Amino acid sequence: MGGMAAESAGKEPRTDRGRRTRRALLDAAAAEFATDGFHLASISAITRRAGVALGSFYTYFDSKDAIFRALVSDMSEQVRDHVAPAIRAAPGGIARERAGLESFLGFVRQHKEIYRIIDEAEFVDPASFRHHYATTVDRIAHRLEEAAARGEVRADVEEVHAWAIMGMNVFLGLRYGVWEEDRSTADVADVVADFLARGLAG
Amino acid sequence: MGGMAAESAGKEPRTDRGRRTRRALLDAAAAEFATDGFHLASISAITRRAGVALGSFYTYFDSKDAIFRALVSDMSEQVRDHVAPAIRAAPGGIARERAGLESFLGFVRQHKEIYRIIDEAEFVDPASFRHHYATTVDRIAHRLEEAAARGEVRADVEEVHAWAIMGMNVFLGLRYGVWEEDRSTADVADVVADFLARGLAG
Amino acid sequence: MGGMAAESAGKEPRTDRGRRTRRALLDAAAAEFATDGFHLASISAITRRAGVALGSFYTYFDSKDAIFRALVSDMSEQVRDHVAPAIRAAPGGIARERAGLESFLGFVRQHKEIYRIIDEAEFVDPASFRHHYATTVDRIAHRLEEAAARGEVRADVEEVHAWAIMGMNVFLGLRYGVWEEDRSTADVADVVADFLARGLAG
Amino acid sequence: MGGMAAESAGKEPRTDRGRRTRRALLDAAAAEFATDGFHLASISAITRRAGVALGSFYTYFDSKDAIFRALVSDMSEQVRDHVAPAIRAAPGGIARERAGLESFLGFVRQHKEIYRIIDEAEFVDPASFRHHYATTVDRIAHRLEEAAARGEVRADVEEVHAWAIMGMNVFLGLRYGVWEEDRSTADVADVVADFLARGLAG
DNA sequence: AATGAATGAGAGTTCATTCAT
DNA sequence: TATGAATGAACTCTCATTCAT
Repeated sequence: MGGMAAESAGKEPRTDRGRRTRRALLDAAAAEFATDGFHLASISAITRRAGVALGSFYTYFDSKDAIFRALVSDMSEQVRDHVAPAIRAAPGGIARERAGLESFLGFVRQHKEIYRIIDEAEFVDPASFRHHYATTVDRIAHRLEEAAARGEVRADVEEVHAWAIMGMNVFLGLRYGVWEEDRSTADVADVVADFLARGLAG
Repeated sequence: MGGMAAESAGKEPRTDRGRRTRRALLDAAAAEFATDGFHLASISAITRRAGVALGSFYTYFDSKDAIFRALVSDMSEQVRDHVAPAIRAAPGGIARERAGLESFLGFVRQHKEIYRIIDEAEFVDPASFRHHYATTVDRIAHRLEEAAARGEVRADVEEVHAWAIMGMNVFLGLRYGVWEEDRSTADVADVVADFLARGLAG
Repeated sequence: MGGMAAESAGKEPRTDRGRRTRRALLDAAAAEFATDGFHLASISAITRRAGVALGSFYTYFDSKDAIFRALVSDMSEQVRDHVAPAIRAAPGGIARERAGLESFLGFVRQHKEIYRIIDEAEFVDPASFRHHYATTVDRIAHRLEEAAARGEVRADVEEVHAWAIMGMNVFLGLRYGVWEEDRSTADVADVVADFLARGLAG
Repeated sequence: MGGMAAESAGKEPRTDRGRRTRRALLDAAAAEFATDGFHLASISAITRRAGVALGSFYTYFDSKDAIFRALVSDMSEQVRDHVAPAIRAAPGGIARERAGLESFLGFVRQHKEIYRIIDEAEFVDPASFRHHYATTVDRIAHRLEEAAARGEVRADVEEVHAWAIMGMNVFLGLRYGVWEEDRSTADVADVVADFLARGLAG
């Protein structure tokens, strides 16, 4: 989930006022894209929500695509920054995957818009969509290898397991994070941890 | 991946010529939506590809939304009809999940457009998007309950496991069905079956 | 002044109604471009004048540039078609140049917009601008060579004379055709013919 | 090519720094207008090229139109100042016209942008366009009258001849000054002088 | 049942000009 | 005098939908 979009040249604000305006536009865009999706969201709706004039949009972004990419990059970084410390704090092996999932569920509940934005990237900016999931899987696979090396999980863990785990996490986030909150995050994480512990036992 | 309401799918043709035209429009729409996504695909591109006049579109469908819904319904039914027999033919328990995944991977490789179409439903027709995944999970959960009743898997299987399995399947389909075919479907299904067998052992 | 713009594909009207609409747009565009120039003339003003909806413009032309090129081509052909018979009817030598100028002055008085449209091509479509003048000069040079071969003018006529004659004609058209009509076309043509006769005498 | 009203040319700078900034803006504008034409050239491109802030433009010019008029005036004066001494140095009659043309061709080769700027005035500021050519013709006509009075050319020279000569010069400048330099200025001027000498012989 | 011209609301984007600092 | 952010009207172009034939 790394930042993939280089900022377009000559659009960086040079004053404080400029930085405030740019931030307001990004926040407004997140809200509009989440509600309406990329194509239905209009720049004029974004600027209206941000409280700036239509033309001011182009002081900070080259196009509708550009602000979308900036946003995907923004959100990717936010998830990673939220989840990473929880994982590091866990002792190792399955505990790390459990911590990652629980932390992810917590993040999703506070940022329900993330699904619509990342998913829409599949259509608006396929490269960043693939990159987002590819790096996420890489991190999972890396952790599994380390755990295997320490004998905490079976030695034959491989890429298929990493994709399976990511898929689980994404859909559990959708179901128990975005759609309904009828189970606690700890509860869901416990069930999965138990499942993983057996499935990956050495 | 359940079928949407059939009555909303358009105006039923009365003649053979009409049925051919309607089918041509659906096929053209599948191709256009897969390539460009819902919003970028235009009715005129669909009719051009189908080889009919622009105005004829409205003889068969009420709107762009309507043909999209008809298409999602179409594809949902196709997957189900492809996967269901494979599952029924499997002896039971984990073997059924294995058969379902392998069959699904095979279908996806021949219908790579399915991801873009179903995913876009999240934005175009959220109800059908939720319905699609909800019914899929229901079927998985139902099979798990039966397997538990027969003592083939642990007794405490529950909804969380069903969502986890669906998430795995969806992302494995994306990775090993759509993006790359560097592993055989049997191979991927074996890894997952082994993983499930341990994770869900009684 | 040859037709230089190939018609864009798929925009040719297929019905009579379509042909009428296309013609109305071309006429309206000639009027608007003459009054306001290319950049100030707006497509909405053109369609308003033509009495059709804004969107109908794009049924017949791909862009503002496209209708402009179609128009330059149209006008180039009109001048040529108007002037050519007058020249052919003249006995030869200087008489042909005299007939060409007089006929040109007559045309210009009825199509004062031609100057603004051809001149603006320098900015909008430089290739057609150069082509317009290059072919005009070619025709003059060709006539001079023939006249020289027949001994009607001096043997050393050359390209410089052709450019000089075209320049004269263009500016006399501007002054005595577009700006003011205080001299008869015959009168102006007589003065020039006498001047040429001496200047090019064998 | 007469000077426009000086007072409309902008706000006179009071300091040296101001004068330098104003000059930089004029030079940048000449380059931008020549490349893109009036409407496509933007104030922000001009200020960027001049190396000053966008807002500073309005310290020196009231509008985009204003700087354009200042520029036309500037260029008109430059041509006149370049050509006039060459004409004065010539002995009289046809020699003066020859000197005027050769000097003009030389100027044009070093200032190819002059055509695009003066020609565009037809659309941006028609008054200055007419004024430019009217005064040029006046000077030619005046010289012809003097030459006639001295018996150097025929007695019946008149306005039509003056317009013809100006037209010749303008197009010869375009062809042998701007578009290609495949003939020396002296060569072209010689051909024309010979042509004029005969055409206007007393 | 089929055609394709017509419609017009609405989109993204540009840019001359203003203004607070 | 210089800066650059802010403004908003105006533009070109798209396209789902309607309708006369």
